[in-house]
Formats: sequence, structure tokens, C-alpha cells
Amino acid sequence: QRTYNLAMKLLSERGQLPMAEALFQEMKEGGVKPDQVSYNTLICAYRDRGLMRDAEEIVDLMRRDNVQLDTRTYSTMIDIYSKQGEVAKAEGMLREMLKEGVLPNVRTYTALITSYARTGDVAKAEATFEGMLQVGCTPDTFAFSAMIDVFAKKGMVKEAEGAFRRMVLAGIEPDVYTYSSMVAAYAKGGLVEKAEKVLEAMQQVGCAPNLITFTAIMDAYTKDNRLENAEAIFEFVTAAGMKPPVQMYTVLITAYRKANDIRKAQKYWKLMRKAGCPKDKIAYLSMIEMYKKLGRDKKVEELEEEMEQDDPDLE
RNA sequence: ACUAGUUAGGAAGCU
Repeated sequence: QRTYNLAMKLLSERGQLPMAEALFQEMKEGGVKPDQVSYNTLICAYRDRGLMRDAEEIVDLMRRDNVQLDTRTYSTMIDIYSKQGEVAKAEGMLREMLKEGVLPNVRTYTALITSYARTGDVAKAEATFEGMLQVGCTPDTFAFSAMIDVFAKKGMVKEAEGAFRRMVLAGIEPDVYTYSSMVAAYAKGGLVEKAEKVLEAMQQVGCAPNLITFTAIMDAYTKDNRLENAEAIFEFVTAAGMKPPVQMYTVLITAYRKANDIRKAQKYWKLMRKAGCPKDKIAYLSMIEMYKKLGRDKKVEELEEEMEQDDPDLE
């Protein structure tokens, strides 16, 4: 019954996962058989909370209850394994679905490509992309962006540009994600000017850069030792009333500490805390690295302790 | 069995 499914989704969205689980049980015990949608909804609810084990258990339950796993089930599981870095399991899911005659779609392939982006397996990502084309699956903005990101993370600028061109030629519109990945690619490759061009180009076609795009371009500037430019972006963002994310502070902190400008690094660290940013492991690690190099062991210990404290969310 | 509804994928910072 779809009323149940909808209710389960709403409950889990409002943090009432136990209620959603209860509903699921009620369905099983009462006359209403849960369908694929019910199982998938639960799997996604667990995934969103990082309860990967529970998501897996629902899949097992589907098998036991003789409910066919569908494209969405497999895609979600591939996404889960990809986020866990369990590429082999993700690949296994694709193999299984093909064997079972469940057709993968763009989303399935994109999830897998993303997992290769995380592990840096360019060859497999490309093979997956080509495989998708071969089965007549048309890549969309997500798929191309994922592919561009594979190259971006490796600093393979030429290849990223190639994929971007291919995307445009195919008539698929790039969006903020795509452009941000391109900026990141140029940042990694040390080509600031090109990164700047991307920022201009996107605005010309009416695509507004967001905080992620800005962080990426700041990163490009700092890698080219243009800290003033990076700082200018930060000022601009703040002046525009936007709230800089942790990552933006980290870019500045790391850049300044590498330039041996300890005061500035500390300044942004303090600003970040004052802004009430959530505790962030990478930010801590950057500061710890700084104090380590300065030989200030006390500070190092202090921060390490603080980092571990009362924060279950730190991964 | 068919059909319909509800469920899945992409971007930035440390080493």
C-alpha cells in the first residue's frame, strides 16, 4: 500500500526511524504486503543515517521474502558500497543485477563511476562509462559530471576538458557541479587562469557559482600563491551575506600555514570557530600539522584531544 | 500478467 510507503518515508525524514520500522512490521503482519518500494525506502533511510549494515540486512530480507531487487535497490547498494570504499562489493552488485536480468540505468553507472572517482581508478571509470554507452544508456549531466570528477581528482586536466567537450557536443548541459569539478581540476593541475575562465564562462551562461565553486577557486589561487585573491573571494562571500563553509576556512588555514604566516592561519581558525562551524577533522588535522612543524607539542596534544572529544560525527 | 504511485546517482579543503 502506498500510504504506508509514503508514511514510512515521511517518518524517517523527520527522524522517526523507529516509527518507520514499526510501520514496516505492521505491514508484514497485517494484510498489506510491503513491496519493493517499502524495502527501498527503508534501505535509503538507513543509508541516510549511515547505518549501512542495516541497509544490507534489508537486502537480505528482500531475498528471504522473495521480493525482487530492482534497479533502485541495486543502485542504492552500489552507492552505499561506493561511499564505504568497498568497490569490490559495488562491482559485485552490478554483476549480480546483470545476471538477474535487472537492467542498470544511468544512475547505476554513475554511482559506480563515483566509486572509482573515490579510489582513483580512472581506467575502470572510463570502462564503465563506455560500457554504459554500449548498452544504449544515455549519459546525463550527472554521469558526465561524475566522469569529469574522476579526472579532476587526479589532476588530469586534458581528459577533464575532453569529457567536458564531449558533454557539450552531446547536448548535455553542464551545471554548477560540472563547472565546480572543472575548477577543481584546474586547481589540482595548477592552472589558475583556466579556473578563472570557467568561473566567467559559467556566469555568462547564467549558471551561478556557489560556495563549493568559490572554495574550489580559492584552492586554485592558494596553490598559485595568490593568497590575496583567495582572501578576496572569502571577503566577497562574507560581504554577500553567505556563510563560508568549513572547507573554505581550511583552504585559507592550510595556505597560510604553508606560507609560514602562522598569525593568519590562527586568525581564520578563530574566525571559523566563532562562526560556529561544526567540528571538522580535516581542519583540525591541518592545524595540528602546523603546530607539529613548529615543534609545539603541547598545542598538538591539546588539539588532538579536543578533536576526539564529544564528537561522534567525526569520521 | 499489465499499468500506476511512492524509493536510487555527480562537485570543494588536511596527509
